[in-house]
Amino acid sequence: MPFTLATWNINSVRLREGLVARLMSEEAPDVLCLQECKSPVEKIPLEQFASLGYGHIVARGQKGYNGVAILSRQPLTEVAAHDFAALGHARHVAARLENGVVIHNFYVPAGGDIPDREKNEKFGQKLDYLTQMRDHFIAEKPQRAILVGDLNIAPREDDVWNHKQLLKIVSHTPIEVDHLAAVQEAGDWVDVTRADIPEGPLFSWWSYRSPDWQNADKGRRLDHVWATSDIAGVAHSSRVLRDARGWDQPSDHAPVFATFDL
DNA sequence: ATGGTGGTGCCACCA
Repeated sequence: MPFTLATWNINSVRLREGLVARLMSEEAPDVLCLQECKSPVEKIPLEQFASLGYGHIVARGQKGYNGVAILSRQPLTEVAAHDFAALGHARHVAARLENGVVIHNFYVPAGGDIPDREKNEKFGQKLDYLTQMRDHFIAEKPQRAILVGDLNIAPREDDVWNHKQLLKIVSHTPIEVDHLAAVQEAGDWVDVTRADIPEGPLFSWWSYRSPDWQNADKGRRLDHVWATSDIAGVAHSSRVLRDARGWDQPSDHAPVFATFDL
């Protein structure tokens, strides 16, 4: 049975409950992974989502910051929720579908403004978070697994609007790209979005500070869909729902989709 | 420069 998955940094699930409902109604992914819910789990509007067919959830939350949730039309079993780098943040949760596929939902730390761990503690925490992700996937080799989320790194030249101009900007620095590549290698993860759409600019985030974001198009691809190599071959129909960035009171991220014939 | 949250009433912190 094919299933479609979407990942979306929602930037407050309570403020944007209506946008989540719209995505559920209009696009109807089987599984919807959210990041930056900015809400304790008990305050997520679950009844509204259940009424739209998303009766299953696993989540980690905290007041005001971070927060990740997996909403599903089919049953889920929570299998993990790691606090990499011991930040005390709700940045990861993982669940298993009935077909055995495990879905990891991540919100990787943004890392602050200065790409130097001596001058900016947050940048060090981001690198440490990625290192511990790598070590985890070395210790526990994932199989039949999908990893999605806001990884806060745009790894490729065509994942940003201007490669040269962003080389010293957090999210596109070589050291972050190297750390992300190490995570990918450790888990034998395939970048499903880029396997599907190999060439050309592809963005999932446009700053709120960018006026005329649509025409200026100064975006970055921060949101990712990966799969282990044993199932990556059955993925297809990847896309970014750019329209959602233009909805009323939008998130600064657009949802990213993929379908798996499993 | 824009926007969300939370604790107080505009400001700090985060992205």
